[in-house]
Amino acid sequence: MVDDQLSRVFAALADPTRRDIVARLAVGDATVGKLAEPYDVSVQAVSKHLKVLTDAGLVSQSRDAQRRPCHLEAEVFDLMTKWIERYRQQAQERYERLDAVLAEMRDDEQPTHPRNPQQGAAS
Amino acid sequence: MVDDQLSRVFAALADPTRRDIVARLAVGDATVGKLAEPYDVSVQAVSKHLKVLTDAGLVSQSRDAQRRPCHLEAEVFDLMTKWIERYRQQAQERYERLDAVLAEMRDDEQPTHPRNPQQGAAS
DNA sequence: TCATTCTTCAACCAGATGGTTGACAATGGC
DNA sequence: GCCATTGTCAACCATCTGGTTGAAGAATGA
Repeated sequence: MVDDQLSRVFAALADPTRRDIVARLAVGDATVGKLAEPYDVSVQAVSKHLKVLTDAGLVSQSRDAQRRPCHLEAEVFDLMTKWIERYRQQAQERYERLDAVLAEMRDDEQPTHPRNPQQGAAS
Repeated sequence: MVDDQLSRVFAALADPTRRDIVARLAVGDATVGKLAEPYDVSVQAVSKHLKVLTDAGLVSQSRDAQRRPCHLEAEVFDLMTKWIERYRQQAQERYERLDAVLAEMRDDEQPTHPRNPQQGAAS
C-alpha cells in the first residue's frame, strides 16, 4: 500500500505544528517533552502528533530511561519527492510542447486568439 | 502566509482521489464532468475536490461555454519540493556528520560506548 | 423563450481530527 | 520500596472533511 503511506505522509505534513516538529528534528533528535516545550498545547497533544508522524514513517522513537527520543526518518521524504517530481515534470513538459506549438503558430501567421488568457496570471 | 498555503497543498494531496486528479491533469486539461467519470462518486463530490485543489493553488479553472476546464498549476509543487528538500538534506547531513564522528572514534581507539546504539539501525 | 447541459451551492450526515483532562504504565534516583 | 519524571492511553468535545441529495446558476441551442 504505497498509496496509503503517501496519504499518511501528506496528511501528517498538512499540520503546521507537525511540520515544525519535523523541522526541529532535522536539527537533532529530541524527547517528547523537549519537543512539546515551545508549543502552547499539552504534552499529550504533542504525543499524538508524534504518533501521526510515526505512523507515516517520518519519525521513529527509541528509549532512554523514561524518555523516548524522537528521530527523523529521512527516507520517506523520497517517496513524496518522487511523486511530486513525476507530475511536476509531466506538467512542465506539456507546457513546453504547448509553447513550441504556439511559437510555431506565431511564426506562421497572426495569432487568431490567445488561448485561456486568464490562466497565466493565476497564483 | 506561506505556511497556510503549504498546509493547504499538503492537505489537498493527502487524499488519493485528489492525487489521482492531479495525475490525470498532468497529462492534459479536462472538464469537471470528464474528471468525475472514472470515480464512483457524484460530480458534486469531484467539484468539491477541485475546489480544495484550487484553493491550494494546484489547479486553475477557465471557461469554455458551460464547461470549466481544469488545468494543473505546476509552480506550487516547487513550494513543497523546497520544503521537503530543506529538511531532508538537513537530516542527511546530520547523519553524515555522525557517521564521520563514529568512524573517527573507530579509527582512534576502541569505542568505549557507542552513542545511541538503537538509533542508527532504526527503520 | 425555453429546454438542455455542465457545474456549483446549500443543507445535511457520519466519521476523522486536534484539542482537552484524568488515569496509568514505565523507569531511575533516593 | 517509594516517589518523581516522562510519556501514553482513554474518554470526551468541537470542528473539519468527504460524501450524499436537491436546487439553482450559467451558457448554449432550438
